[in-house]
Amino acid sequence: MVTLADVAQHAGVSASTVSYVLSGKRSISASTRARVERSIEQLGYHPNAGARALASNRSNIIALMVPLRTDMYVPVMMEIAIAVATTARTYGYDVLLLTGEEGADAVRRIEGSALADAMILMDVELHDDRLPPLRAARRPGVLIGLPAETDGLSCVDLDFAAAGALCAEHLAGLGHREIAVIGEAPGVYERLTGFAERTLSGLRERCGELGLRLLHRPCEGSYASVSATVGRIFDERPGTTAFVVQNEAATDPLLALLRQQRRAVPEDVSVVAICPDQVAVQASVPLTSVALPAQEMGRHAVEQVVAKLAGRGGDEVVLLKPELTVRESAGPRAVAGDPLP
Amino acid sequence: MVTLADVAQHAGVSASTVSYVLSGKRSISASTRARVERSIEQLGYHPNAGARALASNRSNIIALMVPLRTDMYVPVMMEIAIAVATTARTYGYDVLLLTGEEGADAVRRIEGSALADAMILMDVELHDDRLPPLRAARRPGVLIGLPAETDGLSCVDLDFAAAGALCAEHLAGLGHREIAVIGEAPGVYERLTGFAERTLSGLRERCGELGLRLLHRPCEGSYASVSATVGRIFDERPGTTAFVVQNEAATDPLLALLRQQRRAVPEDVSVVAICPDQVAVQASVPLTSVALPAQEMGRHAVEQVVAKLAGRGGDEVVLLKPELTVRESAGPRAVAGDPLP
DNA sequence: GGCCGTAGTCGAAGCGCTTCGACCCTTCTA
DNA sequence: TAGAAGGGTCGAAGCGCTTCGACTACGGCC
Repeated sequence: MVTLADVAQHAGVSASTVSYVLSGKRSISASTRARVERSIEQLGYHPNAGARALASNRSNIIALMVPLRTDMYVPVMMEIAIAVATTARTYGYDVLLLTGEEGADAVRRIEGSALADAMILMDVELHDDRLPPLRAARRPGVLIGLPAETDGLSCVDLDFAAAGALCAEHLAGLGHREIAVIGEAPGVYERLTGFAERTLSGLRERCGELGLRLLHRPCEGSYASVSATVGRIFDERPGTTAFVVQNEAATDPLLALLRQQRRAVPEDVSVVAICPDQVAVQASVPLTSVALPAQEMGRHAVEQVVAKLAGRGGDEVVLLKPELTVRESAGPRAVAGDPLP
Repeated sequence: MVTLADVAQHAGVSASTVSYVLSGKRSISASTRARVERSIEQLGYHPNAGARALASNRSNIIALMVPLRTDMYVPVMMEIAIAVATTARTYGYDVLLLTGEEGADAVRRIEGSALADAMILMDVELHDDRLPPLRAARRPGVLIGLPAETDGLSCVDLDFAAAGALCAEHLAGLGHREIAVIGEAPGVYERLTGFAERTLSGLRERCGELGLRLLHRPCEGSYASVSATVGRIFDERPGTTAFVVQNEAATDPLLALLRQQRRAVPEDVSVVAICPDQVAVQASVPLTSVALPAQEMGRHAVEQVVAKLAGRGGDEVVLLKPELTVRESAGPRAVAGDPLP
């Protein structure tokens, strides 16, 4: 393995000079710099990560904790993870993948061992037990999601309340008066992740303002359970003309069901989803949807981490503004006497 | 930060003794061990990762390279990644997440910087440009997937040829004589990942032996493209009574289409999928399927890596035996005069 | 012309750990 | 009962890097 000392000898300078060429922390003459860089190139030198971490007290690693379960919004998680890894690389950081399994212990372990310089936590619950050790840590932490108490922490998330409001507005604008929400699986609500509730409250509030009737039903992603849920909704509110879906897995079954029931989308029933764009585009009827900006969230999280590590900027809660893309699944409310298209 | 020396002082022993308690590389009296362990506990000591890596030349990190693209079998990738991370932890390793973006350079970087002790590569192509630097590296590497040349490398993958054969056998056993394969997107075949071709050759061979007619069509995952593909298949081979689907994204659109065309599954048409169990279970008709054993693959890969790092075992190609689970989407071929159930 | 400030370089002291050789003491064996 | 054989512990030498202080040389200033 080629070391700093080898490079120094090859270039005819001292080890510290090579180090300063690498870090740029002291000025180096152009000629020396060129010579050193040529030696690095020729010898194929890569700094030893362990030695560097030991000496500088910086590992250049960011830990990313992803949820263990693979039953929910997996593509979003994956997309965030990849965005985090990619963005981190552009700032010279690598990413350590932790699973939720270890929970708070993982936070303590990383902090204690100095394995990573900072942590990014996904799938944050309202009262997450990883937060106390994270607050106590001397390393910066950024959450993707929004806990009950955010002081001392940085957070990035979609503004789900605004997303809910946006759905309500769009449907109201199309003339709909009765809306049903097909929500996440009951387990999601029980785990108190918060985002589902925030969407709902945004929806409720704006529906109130606009005079819409709103019905909410949690729902598993399976075909059977979507079928049961939709059945109950139409029983209870036969006047329902629009659905808001916040459950990736439920979109396809819902469209299939409506088709089967001879309810045309969007002519008879409108559907608006809150889901990744990819899901919306691939659906059997391209979905008018509010995007889950996975990449943007990952990128933001890394940028906050990097800023904190550079001593810039403090704690910050960033709620990304939702954007609704009009596709084909939502249209004007059908009223009695409407001419067929 | 509490160090080894702090623990040593607290326990009244030398630093090396603490180190030996931790590593178990020399025998330590029960009383000393107990005293040291109590000190570690009380002080909340965690070994510094950088120092340990520097001194021992082992980082206890395994690098995992996942594909950058998020357009294909994402849940499988995620499941593998999580299985790798979880299994690695049980052996005391952490996982570094690399994206495919850096390609061969990432392999060289990890090797040069000693950031990780070993590498696991996913989404391996037949002639992958990461393989030469991996072969040249002094650290063990394990592939998830099967390249054209495997010498000097360990590989784990599903035996896709056997999976194909298994599908053919199952359908033949149910009396089907004409089978159509809905394959991966054309891009997958062009990228030469190999697994799609292996499935096909397994299918072809067994179909030949069993006297079945086989038709293969690549297909994008979108509803429109599945619709077009199925249309062409029935035009060309009206006698087709069974589908083999190797394309996660295509299963739901296919079932929806068949329903729309009034072809009942499994009464009129049988469907067998090669996909993760989760997809099979959640489909509108639970799919008889050959599972993609994501977890098992991840686990195996880590175990091979760990064995190699321990000096045990050499290069090995492990092809996991496929298993077919009977669910509801495949049944006996309908023949003229069949009584209705 | 002496003095200061600055750019450019070097040497040496660690960072916190592992590991080798050395040492002491007890126990077993001939 | 002497010597060998281990078990248990310690001290010290690194691992490859960063960083601090010190040193040289040079130009500008009064």
